[in-house]
Amino acid sequence: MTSAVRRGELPVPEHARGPSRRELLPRGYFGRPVLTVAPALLGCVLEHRTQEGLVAAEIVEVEAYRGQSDPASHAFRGKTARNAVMFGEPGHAYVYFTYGMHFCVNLVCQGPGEPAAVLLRAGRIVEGEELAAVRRGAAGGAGAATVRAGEGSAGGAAALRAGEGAAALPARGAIARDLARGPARLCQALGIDRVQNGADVCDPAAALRVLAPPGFRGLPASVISTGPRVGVRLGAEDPWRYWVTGDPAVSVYRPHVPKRRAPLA
DNA sequence: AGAAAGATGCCCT
DNA sequence: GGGCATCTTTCTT
Repeated sequence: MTSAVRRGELPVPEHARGPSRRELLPRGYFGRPVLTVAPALLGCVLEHRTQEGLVAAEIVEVEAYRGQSDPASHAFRGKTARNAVMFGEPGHAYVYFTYGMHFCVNLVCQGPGEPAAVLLRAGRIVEGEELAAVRRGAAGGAGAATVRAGEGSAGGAAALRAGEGAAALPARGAIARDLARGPARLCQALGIDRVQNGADVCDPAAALRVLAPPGFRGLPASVISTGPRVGVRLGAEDPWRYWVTGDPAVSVYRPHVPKRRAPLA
C-alpha cells in the first residue's frame, strides 16, 4: 500500500479516518465563493443521527450551483417557496424533491442574498453501513416497491433461493460502494428528506452535521477531478462538478442527451 | 387550467 | 441502452 501511495494510486488519503478525529465545520467554511467551497467539501463527512442510528458518508462527488447567474440553478428564476433556503444563511441544508420520488441535498454557500449551493452527488459510507443498506434496500419508495412487485424474475428468484429471510435482503445493487453513489441514493442511505430542508449543519447539536479533521482545508488538488455537471441542459459548459479521482463511489457520468421534441411521423 | 421538463434511479431487453 | 415511476415548479394557452 505504501508503494500505491507513492505511485499516487490511492485516491482517498488516510487523514479522514476515525470519528474522534473529526470536528464540526465552522459556518465560515461555507460562507465563501461556491466554486471554492465545492471542491473543499470533498473528503468531508456528512452525518445524520436519527432514532434508527447514525449513518455517515465521506463526500466524494459534488456540483456547484451558482445563484441567479447560473441558468442550471434552482435559484436562477428568483426566490420561491421551494428554493428559499438557498437565499438564506450559509451552512444550511437545501433539500428538494425531484422526479416524483427522489430527494437531493445541497449545502448553502456564500452569503445571504447570494443563492449559491453545493449539491452532494455521492459519498462513501464510513459509519452505519448496515443501517444504510437496510434503508437502501427496504425503505426505498417506488424503486423498492418495483423490486418486490417484480419478483419471479431472475433477481427475485435468486433472492428467494438465498434463504427464508429474503424479505430483509437489501436490493441487488445495494453493495457498499453503491449505498450512496448518486445524489438520491446518498439521501436515502442517510435518511434525508424534506424534514431536513433548512437544517443548520453547523449547529453542534444538530442531527445533520458536516465534519472534517481538525484544520481541514480540503483534499490536495492532485486527487480532485473536474468536469461538466450531470444532467443539466443550460450551463452544461461550466466544469463545476468535482470528484475524487478514481473513487469507486463516484456516480457514473451520463452526458446530457436532449430529448427529441416531436415524433418523426 | 394545462403541459412539459427536471440537479434520478431502477429494472428489463 | 431505453422506458418507467411519479411530484413540483414554471412556462404556455
